[in-house]
Amino acid sequence: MKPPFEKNAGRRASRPSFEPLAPHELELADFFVRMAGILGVPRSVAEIYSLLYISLKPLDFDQIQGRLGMSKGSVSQGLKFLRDQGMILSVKEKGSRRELWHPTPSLAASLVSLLRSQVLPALEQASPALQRVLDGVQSDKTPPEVLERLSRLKRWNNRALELFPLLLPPPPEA
Amino acid sequence: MKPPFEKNAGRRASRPSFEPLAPHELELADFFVRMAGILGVPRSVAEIYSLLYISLKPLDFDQIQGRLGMSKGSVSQGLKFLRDQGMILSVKEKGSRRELWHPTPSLAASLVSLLRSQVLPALEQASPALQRVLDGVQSDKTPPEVLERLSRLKRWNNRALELFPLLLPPPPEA
DNA sequence: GCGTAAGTTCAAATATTAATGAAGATACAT
DNA sequence: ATGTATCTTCATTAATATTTGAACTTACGC
Repeated sequence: MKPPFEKNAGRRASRPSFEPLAPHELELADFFVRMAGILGVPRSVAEIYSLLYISLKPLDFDQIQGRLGMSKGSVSQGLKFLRDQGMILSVKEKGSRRELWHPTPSLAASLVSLLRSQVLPALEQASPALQRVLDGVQSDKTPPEVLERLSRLKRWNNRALELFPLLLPPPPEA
Repeated sequence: MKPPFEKNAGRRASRPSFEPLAPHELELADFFVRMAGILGVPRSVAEIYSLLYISLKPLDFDQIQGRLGMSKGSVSQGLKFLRDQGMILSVKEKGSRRELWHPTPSLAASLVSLLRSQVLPALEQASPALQRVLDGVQSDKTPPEVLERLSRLKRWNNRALELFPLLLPPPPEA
């Protein structure tokens, strides 16, 4: 097994008639792709975010597709993901249906939202499961050391569940 | 795209002549597999760790392979990973070459080591890269808002790099 | 209202990652 | 010293995840 999280560095070519990414834009894309990799977010999503992040003004669907040389489907799904995570916002020019995308002001808040969506469900599901594990070991046959291991795990999980909303407050709902 | 981090819940069958996993053992395995998934660690590795974690006494290679119904290669690589991360230790019974594996006492320390190995390299590589990005944008053409975004990113990265060793001290070397 | 710009969906194709197993290395008990 | 138990390696196969693109939907500008 390789150490996890290494992804290859395959690159797309921008479509003709769109400016290919400049070196510093590629570099930023690499950065975001790497970071996204740690969180299990696909490269296409990271590339889109990166492009919006470094762009002088909001970009529309076609510009994103064109400059990244990416399929329509990927752009659509990538934008959906970023939108759902609250990481990007759109504006419209009047007289056009086109949406123009740009990053939300706070990257920090975006990351928090991502983390929430990833780890909170895991923590929540774990709590009763760990209780069932504890119920499952016969305490007469199980050495105290193992019992201790397991209940420590449960305590941690509970603590994490308590702490989580404090550290990463849920976004205010509409 | 599915929300990241969902892995399927496929299960192995234990090899004949080895006790299959009991329900509470399966439950703990699910927990560890889930958590490992968040960090991009493969399920086979999580299963091995989980089995050692709940076992009454240290297990040898064959017991691990047998109870999990896993290939030799996977057991070998999984143990290597866990060993390298400092998450498991071995003892030997005298008169046998066999190693008996058990989890290291501190799961916390183990997780810290895992995190280190995952995010520290990314942070380190990012630092000069982000500087190059900043050098790459022509500050005359780039709106102040974008410049601000980019330098904030760099500041964060630097801060994270400073903080990291404080939060997660490196293991004392031999 | 209607034509079409603008975007979405999803089944199929590709790319990536993990698991397997047979052949090879190692070192210890004898 | 040697035979073999014990483990490792790695090319192959299997499983998953991501991307593509063509068919479909939607809703706006006219």
